[in-house]
Amino acid sequence: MRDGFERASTNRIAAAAGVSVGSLYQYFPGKEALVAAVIERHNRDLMQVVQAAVAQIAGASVEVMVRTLVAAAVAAHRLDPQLHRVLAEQTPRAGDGTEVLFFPREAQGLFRAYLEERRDELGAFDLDLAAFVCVTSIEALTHSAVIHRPAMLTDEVAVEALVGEATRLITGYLRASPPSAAPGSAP
Amino acid sequence: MRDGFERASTNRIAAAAGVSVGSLYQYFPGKEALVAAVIERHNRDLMQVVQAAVAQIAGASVEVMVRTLVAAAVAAHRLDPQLHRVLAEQTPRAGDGTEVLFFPREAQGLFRAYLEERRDELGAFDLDLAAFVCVTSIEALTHSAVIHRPAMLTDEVAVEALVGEATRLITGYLRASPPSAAPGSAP
DNA sequence: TTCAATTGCGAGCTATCGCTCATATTATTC
DNA sequence: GAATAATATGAGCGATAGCTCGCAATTGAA
Repeated sequence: MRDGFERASTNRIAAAAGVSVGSLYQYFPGKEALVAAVIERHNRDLMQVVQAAVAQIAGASVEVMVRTLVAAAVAAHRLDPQLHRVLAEQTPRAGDGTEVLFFPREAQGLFRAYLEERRDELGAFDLDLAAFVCVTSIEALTHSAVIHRPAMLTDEVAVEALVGEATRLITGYLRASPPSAAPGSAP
Repeated sequence: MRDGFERASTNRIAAAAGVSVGSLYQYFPGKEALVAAVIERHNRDLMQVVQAAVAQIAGASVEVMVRTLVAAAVAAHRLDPQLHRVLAEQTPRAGDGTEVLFFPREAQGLFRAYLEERRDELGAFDLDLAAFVCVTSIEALTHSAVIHRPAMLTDEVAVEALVGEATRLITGYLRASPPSAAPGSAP
């Protein structure tokens, strides 16, 4: 799978797993189910890292909380960068709106809950929109680092720089008041 | 192509284009070349929008400049959201480090050049890192809106809210001084 | 009008895909 | 050890992929 989706035929998967195609189809109804299992496992691994971080930030300041979450996002992406890349870039979607990586969607819920707790400390009005902005940015920065700048996550100094910048980006955004414009804008 | 990559066989492409498979292969050496042509055209369309925006921001303030670029990013993603989705999510990569969408990489260069001009107005030390953070965030917010929140780009009010938030995110980041940590951290 | 040259055509080739099923192997029960 | 159940195997099936090539249609020059 790590060699790309196109070269992952069921026969090759079976061979790589050390079993025969027949045995494979005794445990999985089809290729889609195989892929789904891989995705599910990866999503579980990612969320485990994030949830562990969330558990730590109960009473933390905004600064510490953001830094913890950014560090968690980096750690999550470092679990299996190659697999993450293939899943994010090459995995076919079902025709419907099914997502491959639920990570951002789930993380947004957790993040929104935190924002809710601290509503009055924060300038933002629309918590949904704020959660979307924060989680999307954090995910994108770490994801993009994994995909386009792998060296950034190998070198510990570079990792620290990235975490610092992302933290600065998000804390600044959360601390600042919303613009003068109309308050009602949530979807 | 807009129906997903998997269902885009050369025979179907030819039929959809109103020509025969044979004619198709007189103009393109193979399927890869076909895909490459589509990607190239899409990238050109995207960069055209971005470059038009860049041309406007020559003497603009940071606030105006960021807002212009964010609006341009949104406009670019609205050109052909469905195609953009398929290219970003489903298009197989060559084994090497080839990217499908060059948009972010190219935009980072343009953005970095602007930052260079205004170096002393800005707090950031590492311009490469700052350009990476800004462009990645802007691209992710608009991209994510296209993919996961299509309503956000249909409703003009929601678009304005998104542009406003993204602008606030980036301007805040660029204005703030870097943390106390070591200045040398560029990759 | 005739003859090349160019361009368009699509049935069909080979390769590979996801998947099945008759058979071989192993485990369990008595 | 014999009988039965459960699991593993991989040659091979139909479907479909990317692509070729002999031929038809069209164009342009003489």
